[in-house]
Amino acid sequence: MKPKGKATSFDIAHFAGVSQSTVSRALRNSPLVNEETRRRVWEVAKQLNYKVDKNASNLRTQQSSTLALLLFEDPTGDESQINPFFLNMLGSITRACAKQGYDLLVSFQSSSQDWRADYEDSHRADGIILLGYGDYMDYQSRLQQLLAQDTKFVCWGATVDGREDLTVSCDNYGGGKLAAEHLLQQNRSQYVFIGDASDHSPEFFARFKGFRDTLTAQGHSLSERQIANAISTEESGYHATRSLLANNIQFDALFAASDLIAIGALKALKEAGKDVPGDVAVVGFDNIAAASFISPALTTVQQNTTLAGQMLVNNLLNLIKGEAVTDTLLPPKLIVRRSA
Amino acid sequence: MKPKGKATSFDIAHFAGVSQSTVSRALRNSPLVNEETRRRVWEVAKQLNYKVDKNASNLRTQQSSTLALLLFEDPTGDESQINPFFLNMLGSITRACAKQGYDLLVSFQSSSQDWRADYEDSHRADGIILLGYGDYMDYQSRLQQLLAQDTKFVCWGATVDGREDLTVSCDNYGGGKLAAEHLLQQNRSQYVFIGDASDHSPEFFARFKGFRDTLTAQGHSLSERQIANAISTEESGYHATRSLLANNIQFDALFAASDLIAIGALKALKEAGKDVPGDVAVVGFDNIAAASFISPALTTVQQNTTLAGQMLVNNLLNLIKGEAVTDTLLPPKLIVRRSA
DNA sequence: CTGAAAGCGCTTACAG
DNA sequence: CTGAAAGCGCTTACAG
Repeated sequence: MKPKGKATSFDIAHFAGVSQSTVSRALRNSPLVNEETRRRVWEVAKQLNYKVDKNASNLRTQQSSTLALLLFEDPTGDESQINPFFLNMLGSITRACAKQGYDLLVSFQSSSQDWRADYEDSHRADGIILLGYGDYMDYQSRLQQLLAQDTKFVCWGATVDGREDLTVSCDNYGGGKLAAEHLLQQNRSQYVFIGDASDHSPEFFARFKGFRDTLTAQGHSLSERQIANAISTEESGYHATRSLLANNIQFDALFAASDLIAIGALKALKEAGKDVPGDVAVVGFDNIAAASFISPALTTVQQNTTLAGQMLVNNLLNLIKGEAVTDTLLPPKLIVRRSA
Repeated sequence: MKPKGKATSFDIAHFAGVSQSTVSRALRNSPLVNEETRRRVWEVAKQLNYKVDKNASNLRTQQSSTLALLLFEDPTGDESQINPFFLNMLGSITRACAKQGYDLLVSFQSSSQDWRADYEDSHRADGIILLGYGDYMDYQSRLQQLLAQDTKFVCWGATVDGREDLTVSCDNYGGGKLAAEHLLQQNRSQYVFIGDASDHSPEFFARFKGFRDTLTAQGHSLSERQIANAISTEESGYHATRSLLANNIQFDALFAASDLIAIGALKALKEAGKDVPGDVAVVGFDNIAAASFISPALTTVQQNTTLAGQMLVNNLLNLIKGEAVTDTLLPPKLIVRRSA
């Protein structure tokens, strides 16, 4: 018994001696079908290595059991360098999807070029997860459009006032606070921040604010000159730190908006002959794998990617089901290692 | 003009004043349709934000324009730690797919538990890419089954004799040779290899053979005692190196089958008070991001992931089209840094 | 160049 | 508990 090509439910029906409707019901374990019939159908299906045609069933049921992940890359461009933090997120999102019986379509967006948010329109996915740093201002309008089209989606990152989208994010403000408190405990006196302290990167901005507010509450100020701009790459962190040094800014405590930035800073400090943590204490953010490899091992604020991935897919699924969902804030955690 | 729910080709037809067949043709830019008609149809489609329903068109054409990626994880289990090398591959595969107009379904396989190779059976994907280390012996039989079912798939990794599947891999033997030659040039005299030198990990084995053959050709032997087993994790590399040290094996040159292993080795050597590269020269394999961050920066054999991703999807696509395809071997490249 | 019609393989009311 | 039938939204021979 071998039909040519892939077996269909009609083939199963034929060999099991029942109607095609019954095959469909049996395979979906409908309580309507007789136990014995069900067994026979499954038996035949297995022998023919039958699998339900997802295109047909999706078309019929008007849903896809698939989620799409749009990953925004840093605008750096280097093809093969993806921020390890997002790669981790990707791993946990995939797993969370699998656990819920959903498949995951993945797409990388190189900046604003090729906006691929039509997965839902074309019925390929029931909803979309947006992930990435990048300049929020840039794709703000795209989000508005998704909202207008009633596309189901959830964003990783910062909640932005006046935006109606659903977000899951780390408590970045609280994370900045954790970093400041740790540094304060060591009686450091001159602080610097490296990252983007503007609303182009709401996440970095929140980390900055938590850091600054905590410092000022303890009587430490943070002037313009003690803030160096950097995007989330090692290189950018390296250059920002060098310019701080070149400008003769004095500091014994450095908070980087991401681990990649911190790693670049470590390199610049080493080159300048500064001892870490002796001369300068350094704290990063993310807890990527490299943070524990580097020397000195990096003290950093960890984001729980496993939980983040789960919340992202669970919230999206609830949104799709029409249930009430609210923004989620995940607690950060300080990981103390050698650098501070 | 706003149909309730998502617009279908019938809605477009209605507003454009043509038949639904013409809409379908126009949207696919069939040369059969009049230029003016085509324009009008596109115009209406755009206004209604119409997107072809992929489930319907896939069902009709019997193909999905989707590829599936199965990522095998190392058997270590820690949820959030995925080998950065594969994550890079994932990035380049995604991009290669996008370039060809294909979507990518991603799935992680935690060891042999949940074998998810039915993407093609269920018409979700036209073909499958298999990626990962892991024990080849374990899923050998699965591959046979895929072959038997005539599933279209391509594997990353080593060609194994007697297997008929299509593979794309790095020239691991050549890479091992590169490592040996570099170490030989520095007149090192006592060599060790850390990794799995058995056919459970064909890739590691090939690296090992290239390394050993080159050494023996120059009169250096590599005895059993100079080979330490390790899977591809930092921890495993750390412990393997410690046991070498504990067993009083003398060596001034170490070749690790992967960067993760090498990073673990570096840690163990540092703890033992050995200077790298002074006392021991270390060479890794992969060139993951951490290799350049770590101190001393790691000399390693790079695999071209961008090219690898492209070859993987191109070969698979050709296989699907029924064209002749052969196994592909990618050239490795030695990246010299501080550690050797 | 265009339209009417068949059919891809399912799921699910509807009738028994 | 089971079957006959409609229909999801397309693509593409077939006829004009």
